[in-house]
Amino acid sequence: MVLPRAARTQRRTRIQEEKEEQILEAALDVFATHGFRGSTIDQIADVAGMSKPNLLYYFRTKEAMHRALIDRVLDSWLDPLREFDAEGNPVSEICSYIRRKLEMARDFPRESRLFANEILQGAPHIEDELKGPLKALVDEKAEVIRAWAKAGKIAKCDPYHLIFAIWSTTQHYADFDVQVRDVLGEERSGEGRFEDAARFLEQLFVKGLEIKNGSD
Amino acid sequence: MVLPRAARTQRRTRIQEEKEEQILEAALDVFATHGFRGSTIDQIADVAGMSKPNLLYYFRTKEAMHRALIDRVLDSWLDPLREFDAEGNPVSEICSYIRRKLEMARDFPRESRLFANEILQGAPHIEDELKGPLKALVDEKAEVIRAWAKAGKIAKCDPYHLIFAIWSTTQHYADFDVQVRDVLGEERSGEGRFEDAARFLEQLFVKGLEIKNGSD
DNA sequence: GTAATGTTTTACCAACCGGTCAAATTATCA
DNA sequence: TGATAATTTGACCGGTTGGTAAAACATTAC
Repeated sequence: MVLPRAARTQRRTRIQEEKEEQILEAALDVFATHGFRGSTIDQIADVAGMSKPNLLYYFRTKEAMHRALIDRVLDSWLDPLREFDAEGNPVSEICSYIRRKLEMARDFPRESRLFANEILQGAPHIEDELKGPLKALVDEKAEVIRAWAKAGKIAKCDPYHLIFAIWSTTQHYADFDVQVRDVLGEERSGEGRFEDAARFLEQLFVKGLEIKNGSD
Repeated sequence: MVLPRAARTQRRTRIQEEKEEQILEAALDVFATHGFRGSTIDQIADVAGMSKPNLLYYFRTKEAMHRALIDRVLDSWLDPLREFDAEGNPVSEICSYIRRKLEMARDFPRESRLFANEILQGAPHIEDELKGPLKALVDEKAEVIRAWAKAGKIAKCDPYHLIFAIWSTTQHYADFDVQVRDVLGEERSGEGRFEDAARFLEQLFVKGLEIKNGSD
């Protein structure tokens, strides 16, 4: 029988898992660089080293490939925020959140750019995820931060904008990598820039959220 | 004689200025939303309210349109950084830089997204500008910040990463607008979010760069 | 007014796009 | 081994893409 992959309910063969893996890897490359509309199936097939019809045997449409990729990546992308622990020490929780986000920017820049492209272009394929699971998770963690502030453990601040600030400053090093390297110049474009960024951002956020003597 | 616009050296007619304006306005809309490769001439022509060949009479290629747009926008985009004044008070200079960048994110989100798209996709059309004028300007302002730190006016910090942090946190509200709105929820998605962001970011950066008693 | 120039449109093209089909090839397993 | 199912490919299709040619139309200069 000839059934396209998507129509089957169970994963069957070893070869299927391998090829799907191979395709999603290539798709990540292409979608992250050109966005959904700017990417072509031919291009992905080329990167994956297989023919276009073969690729379409495993994913029936370009949309299906993109969706599979989003589903797989979104979950792991939110892990650092999930680890944010209400019981921990506020300063070290925030520091390690920043560090984890920076590590992801360094080690998984394509995943970051995939989302950046998607959101930049109006999030046409993931708005449900943003309004649902993402918002829920942020709401939960924002409450944690608000409690910390109320308990006098950190300065009073808008927890949502704090989270936005951590997201933007860390993901910047993945999404705007070219610009960062160009501005730093060749001599400072080694991996050391992530160390420097970590040092700076920890200083900024720790001091920025500190309780000053006699205030707050 | 029939010469495409680009071949002429002088701007001639009133109609030319109007139409080029009209086209670039439409192109900004489309390129900012879909990136270069994801945009089509037909789409731009549609938004501009003219036929495709007519549009190609003023700009001979899609690339020419994009380039004209970049050239026009890049300059004004860097204005806030140029205003950064070495003679001014460090804290208020940084605050007003943040405020200006936030105002641009609010008032010119398409311009921000145009660059974000371009850089995300590897800056294939503007890398010269990044390595040249942009780097030069940042180098100059980084030196100003370094001098402030050395003079004990602000905390010691890496000036380049400080600038990156200001860029990313402010532009976030333009580039990731959909996400920001979705996470904040409907009731907080009014224009007030820019006020809240300004308050939070000023607090973060001012406190984060403060000189602590007895240190630095 | 009319001739020259500037502008717009219609019709078109070759290349590319997402996707289909049927046949060929390969893997699986009794 | 052979039958059956899974995988891969080349040829192809209708629609879209960036861009062109030439003629129709409008504007300006004299």
